[in-house]
Amino acid sequence: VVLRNALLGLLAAHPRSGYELTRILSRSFAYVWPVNHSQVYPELAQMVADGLIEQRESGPRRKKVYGITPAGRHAVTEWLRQTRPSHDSRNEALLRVFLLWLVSPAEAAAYLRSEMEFHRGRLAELQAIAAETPHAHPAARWSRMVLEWGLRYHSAYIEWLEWAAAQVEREAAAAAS
Amino acid sequence: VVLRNALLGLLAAHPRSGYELTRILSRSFAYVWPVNHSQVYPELAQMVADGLIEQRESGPRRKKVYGITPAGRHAVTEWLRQTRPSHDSRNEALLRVFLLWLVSPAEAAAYLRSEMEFHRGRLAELQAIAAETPHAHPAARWSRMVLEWGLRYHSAYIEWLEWAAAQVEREAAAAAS
DNA sequence: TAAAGCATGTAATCCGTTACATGATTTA
DNA sequence: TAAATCATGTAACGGATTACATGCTTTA
Repeated sequence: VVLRNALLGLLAAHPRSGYELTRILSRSFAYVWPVNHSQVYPELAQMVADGLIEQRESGPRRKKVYGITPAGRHAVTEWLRQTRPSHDSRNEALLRVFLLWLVSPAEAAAYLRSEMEFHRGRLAELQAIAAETPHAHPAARWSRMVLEWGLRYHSAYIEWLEWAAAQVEREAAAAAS
Repeated sequence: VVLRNALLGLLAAHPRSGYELTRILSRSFAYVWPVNHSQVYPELAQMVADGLIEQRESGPRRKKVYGITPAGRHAVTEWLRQTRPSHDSRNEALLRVFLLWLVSPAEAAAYLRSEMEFHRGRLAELQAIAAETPHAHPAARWSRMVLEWGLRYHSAYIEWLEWAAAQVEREAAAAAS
């Protein structure tokens, strides 16, 4: 139901093909909701059957362009207005931190350092996107806000990892002497 | 495979029943990896079949206590050492922010405010846990670190929401005049 | 004795990932 | 003409959620 509404949201802005939708989802939405094309195509077919979208044109390479119907537009906005988001979240990297007592302090520190590398890389990616994005047009303001959260999130994560790694490394050094 | 290793990690500390494992997972691990008892029991059965754990005792109310085997201990530590965590994450609440251009600025601001309430509540829960937890024993140091991340995460999230809501509200006020 | 909590399971369904499969068009 | 990119699909599998189902033990 989340994928469905994400697609409706994109189509509410303007008509697109399944390929384009997949491409957009795996660019801007990738960090908040990863999607595969193998989910998108069947979902689009189902949404046509449900009257939420309709095929507008067909281009070369058997391309199909879909547009949102009034029923579809109603469905997304009602979803946004009448339902609350789930806050469930899975974070394997953090779950592993719970288990770090199973390995040596040196190995635990190495794990935290490798996580740090990951988040520094992500942060750099987001900074690059922020730098090249002229934030002006309507829907882009919200994208920009999500991007801003991404910058803050990874920065805070890196700080926390530095704090945690410093602690563990201090302890590892003490154990070695 | 994540659930499996989470269970092995808990059993590596000391033997427990499926019920206890479920209870622990839905307390401390709930924020990073939500689990249902309907997943735990079949997984335990499979792990016995795979020789990673074994039934140690049976108590009243047909309780079964499982302990980790050397093979099981080897499996968790190898998982920790030889594999890298997936960083995929789904955040429905954030995905909705991308779609907020579909509703009025007032409605968007209300959404951000309700998210703020949620995160303030979570933060308070975590602060309560932090206050009542004497952080001393071995595996607890890592739990404490995860908890510290939780505190930082929700604080940062609240600050971001305040920043975003202020922006939208300023705009809503301008549109109204 | 009723309610709350302990304790374990199965079944149906949904959602997501990975792999398989095909073919047209553009560009180097 | 080969490679890259556009473009759309299906199938198998695995993991997670929800609902169904049962029964014992302690406490109020």
